[in-house]
Amino acid sequence: MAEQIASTCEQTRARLLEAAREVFSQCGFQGATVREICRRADANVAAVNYHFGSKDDLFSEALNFNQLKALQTENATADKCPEKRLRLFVHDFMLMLLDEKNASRQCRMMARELADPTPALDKIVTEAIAPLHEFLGRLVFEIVGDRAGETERRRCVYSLLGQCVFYRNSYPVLQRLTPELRYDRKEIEAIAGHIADFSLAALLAKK
Amino acid sequence: MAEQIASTCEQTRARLLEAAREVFSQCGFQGATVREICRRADANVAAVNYHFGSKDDLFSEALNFNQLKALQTENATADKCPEKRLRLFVHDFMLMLLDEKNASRQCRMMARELADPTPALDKIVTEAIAPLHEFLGRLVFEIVGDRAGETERRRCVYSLLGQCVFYRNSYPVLQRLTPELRYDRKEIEAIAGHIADFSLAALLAKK
DNA sequence: TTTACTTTCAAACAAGCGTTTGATATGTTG
DNA sequence: CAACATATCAAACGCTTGTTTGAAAGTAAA
Repeated sequence: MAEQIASTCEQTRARLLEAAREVFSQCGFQGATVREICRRADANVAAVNYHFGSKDDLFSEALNFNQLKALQTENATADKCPEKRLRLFVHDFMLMLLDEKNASRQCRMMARELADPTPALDKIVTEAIAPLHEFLGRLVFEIVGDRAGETERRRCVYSLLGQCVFYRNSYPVLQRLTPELRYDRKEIEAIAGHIADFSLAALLAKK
Repeated sequence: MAEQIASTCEQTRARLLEAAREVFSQCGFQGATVREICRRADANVAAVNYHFGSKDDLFSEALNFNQLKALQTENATADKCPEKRLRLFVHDFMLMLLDEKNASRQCRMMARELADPTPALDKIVTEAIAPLHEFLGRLVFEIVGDRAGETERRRCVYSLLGQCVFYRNSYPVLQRLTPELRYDRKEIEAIAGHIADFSLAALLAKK
C-alpha cells in the first residue's frame, strides 16, 4: 500500500530528525557527525543525504521554534503586570534552556548557535531570535517606559538574555567552579528567580 | 654562535605563538588549523609538532593570563570605592573582550573556551577563571555585604560576567540584529557603562 | 675539513569527515 | 508475472585534519 511505504519512509525520516536534534543539541553542529546521527537512528550513513540532501539541510529541518513561540504568545496573553510577566518569561525560558527532562532541545540548539554559527544562522535569527528580541523589547518598554531610549532598552534585553544563556553556554566552566552544580528543577527555578530579581531591580531603578 | 641558532629557533617559536594566538582567537580551537597557523608564521607544517609537540600543547602555551591578572591587581589597589572599582573593572574587561586594537587576544581565546571547551579547559579554569570569579566575588561582597548569602553573591558574579561575555560570544547574532553595530572604542565604553549601571542598580537594591 | 647536532622542509600517513555510487531488497503497478 | 519506482545498504570517494618521516640545510665544536 502506498501508505505503508510512505509510512516506513516517514518513520526513517522521523527517527533521523529525532536523532539529529539529540546529537546537534549535545555536540553542536560541527561536533555532531552524520555517522553518529545515523547510528542512533538505526539508519545507514547514506540515509541523511537520501532523505534530506545534506547535513546542513538536516540541521535546518531539525530546527523548530514552536516551543519558543508558544512561550511568547502564552506570556503575552497572560493577565499579569509586566513585572510578573518578565518573571514568568525567565522562569519558562530557563526551564527550556536547562531542564534535561525538557522534551524540546530546540532552545539548546539555538543557544549553541549563538556561540558557534552555522550556515543556518540567518534562518534562526530571522525566525526565532529577532522575534524574541522584539518581544522582550516590548516587555522592557512596558516596565521602564520611554524613560530609557531605544538603544538603552535594547541593551537591557541583552543584559537579560546574557544572564540566561550564560548558565547554558558556560556550563562546562561552572561545573568545574562548583562541582556540586546540577540543573535540577529546584536549582533552575532558583536561578530564574535570581535573574528576574536582578534584572527587575535594575529596570525599576530606571523609572 | 650558540646565541644565533638559539635566537633563530626562538624566533620561529615566537612567530608560531603569535600566529597561533591570532588564529585561535579568531577561529577557536577547533576552527583553527595547524596549516593556517604555520602559513601565517612563515613556517613549515611540521614546525608546530617539532617545537611544541602537538596542536593541544601549542594552544596551551599560547594561553597567557598576564593581562587579565594585571587588570585585577590594578583594580584591587585602586584607591576607590567598590562601586567605582566595579565600574572600572567592567570598562577594562570589555575593552579586553571587544577592542580589536587590543594587542592581547588572550581574553577572546578564553571567552571562546567558555562556549566550546578544549583539552586546556582545566588549566584555564584553575589559572584564570577561578581567580577572576573570586576577585569579583570579593568585589560584590564589598558592595552588598553579607546581606546576600554566598550562593546569591556567586549568582551576581554570573549575572555580571554573563552580560559581559554575551557581547563577544553572540556577536554574529547581534551583528545581524543591528547591522550597524561596530565595536569601536566609543561603543565599547557605552556598553560597559550600561552593564555597570544595570549591575550596580541590581546590587545596590540588595543593600 | 670533518663530525655531530639542530632545525627546516616536501612528502606522505592515518584517521575522520560529508557525500556518492551501484547493487540489492522491497513494495507498487500494468 | 513482469516491469517499475522507491528505500536501504556496504563500500568507496574526495577532501581535510593533525601528525610523522627521512632527507636536506644550517650551525658549532673537533
